[in-house]
Amino acid sequence: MSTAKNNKPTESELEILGILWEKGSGTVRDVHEILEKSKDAGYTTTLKLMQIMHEKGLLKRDTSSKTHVYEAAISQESTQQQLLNKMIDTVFNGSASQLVLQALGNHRSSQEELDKIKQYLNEIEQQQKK
Amino acid sequence: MSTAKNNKPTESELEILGILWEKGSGTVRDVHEILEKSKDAGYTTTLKLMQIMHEKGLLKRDTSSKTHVYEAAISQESTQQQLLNKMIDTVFNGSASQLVLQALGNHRSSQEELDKIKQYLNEIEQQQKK
DNA sequence: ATTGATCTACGAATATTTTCGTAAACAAAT
DNA sequence: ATTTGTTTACGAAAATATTCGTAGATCAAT
Repeated sequence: MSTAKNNKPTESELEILGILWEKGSGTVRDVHEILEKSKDAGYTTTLKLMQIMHEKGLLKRDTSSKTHVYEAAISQESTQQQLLNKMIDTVFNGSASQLVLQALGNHRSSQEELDKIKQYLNEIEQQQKK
Repeated sequence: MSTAKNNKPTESELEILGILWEKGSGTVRDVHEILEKSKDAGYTTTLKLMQIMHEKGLLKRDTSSKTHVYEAAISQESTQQQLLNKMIDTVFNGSASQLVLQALGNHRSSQEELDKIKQYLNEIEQQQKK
């Protein structure tokens, strides 16, 4: 396994990953500018973090021009799943649906999204009937 | 607010909280024995952790007998909600339903649980129609 | 009342994560 | 060619979290 997703991201690293997943790719400055809105850290802090993440294999980067361009090296979905699993395990007594109920409870979702969820539930039920 | 839930639990602290939420209450040894199954740390480590958590206001304890009995001082639900919110924010592009879909996807749920979720979805829809 | 087992308290060592200062490279504008 | 601004690289400080050794208290059994 050379595609080292070996290391699990820290709190700060997750924030950066989140930004890059959304943007697709970006420079340190791009990321830092977004990060600044919700956090309060210097530019070199963000830089260092992203360098470390690159070493760990969490980010890819293009160094062909002076200003490097980064992008996530691990998939958003697999990371989400890992985090969810741990969370369900430690905090939701192992019950995924307990988590689902809690998540639906406090967040307002659009009708469209609700429909998507319903449809998905139906699919799951169909599968389980077999 | 004197009931200081000021400090947010660390990773290790969450594991302990999870155990105590499930058990209701327990001694250091109780908790340690469960923890040992999935982790690998000495008894005094668990002890120290729980003492710190008590200082932080994360745990209550009964010291009336030699062997102290601990229980969680913060509610499972509010903690779940906090963690969910952060997770949705940083890793799920702010979309709760994206999280829900992902959670439903990889975890097998019982028919009963699925019904509960469906029912809940209907309730939400009713509310939003107004 | 001595031994042995178990507990708490405490302090400090380790490990990990986060932060930032400083220097050197580079490019654009004066 | 010097200044100005922006970048990376590097190292190390600072902050946090985790781990554990050791000492003293307590209790039960010998």
